Amino acid sequence: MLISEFAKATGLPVDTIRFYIAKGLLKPDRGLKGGSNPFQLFTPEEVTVARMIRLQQTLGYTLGEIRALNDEYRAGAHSPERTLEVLQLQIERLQHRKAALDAALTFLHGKVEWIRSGRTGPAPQMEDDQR
Amino acid sequence: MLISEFAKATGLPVDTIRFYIAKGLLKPDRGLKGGSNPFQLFTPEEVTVARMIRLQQTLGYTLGEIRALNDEYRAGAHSPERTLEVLQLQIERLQHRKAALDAALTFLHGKVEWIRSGRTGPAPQMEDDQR
DNA sequence: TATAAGTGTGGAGTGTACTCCATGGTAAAG
DNA sequence: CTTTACCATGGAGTACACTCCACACTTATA
Repeated sequence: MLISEFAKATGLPVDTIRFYIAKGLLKPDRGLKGGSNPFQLFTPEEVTVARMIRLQQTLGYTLGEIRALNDEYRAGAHSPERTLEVLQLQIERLQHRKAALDAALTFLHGKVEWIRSGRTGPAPQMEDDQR
Repeated sequence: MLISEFAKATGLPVDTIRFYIAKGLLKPDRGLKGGSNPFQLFTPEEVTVARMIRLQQTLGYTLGEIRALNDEYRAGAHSPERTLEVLQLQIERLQHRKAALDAALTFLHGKVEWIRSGRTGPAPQMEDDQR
């Protein structure tokens, strides 16, 4: 698909997509159309890659870190062991993130309870999650 | 406590704390010491506020949005209803975030399974979470 | 009382992630 | 063949969140 269709599929602005390509996060093929500056062609797999990038961003990774991770992932694409390792790493980070989120939810629920019960006792504190 | 102790308690650099104060995210009192530029004094409650700020940041909020939320929270500090409303809002956003995280985890686990079973069938795709 | 350490203020500089624009080439529709 | 839409490239500009001074003043220490 062409860049505008890719933009629709991912919800990303065309400029952002080009920015990601410049940063090495996406590597579309070049088609036959476009003459001297051939048009870039995107696969449906790259749509998933793009969504993964957005997710990783929400996890606090910089585009540089995401690129490194994804490059490593691609490099080991033919080694199931390595691929699984990278996936496992991602999963662990997500779970760590989820734990922090749960801690925050516990804190907020605790605070709600504390207020409902007339603010008796000390206000709930939040633990340091030293991300 | 003084700013350097607050820095230790929160793990934030002194410069960042001052930056947050300038942005209106933290509002320490002024003590008697310090002459013309009185020293700022922080309470243990503000340590929790600072941790909450960091958490909100990891959820993708800008400092401006965090400030707005916290200001509203403080504004309704004497109205339990409003306070509970704001807390409820925070809780909902966190839960929404958690749902997106769970979707990503499902995707990753699915991918692990897909690889383990010899990449039979189509590769798992990730849904759009339109955050 | 000298001196080191801590504090406040103002402003400049940095890295990240876009976002916008001008220019020029290519493609599809009528 | 012209008009309209789409594409690529390069570079400038922007918003955000710090981060790093320089300077002046205050406090604690020897």
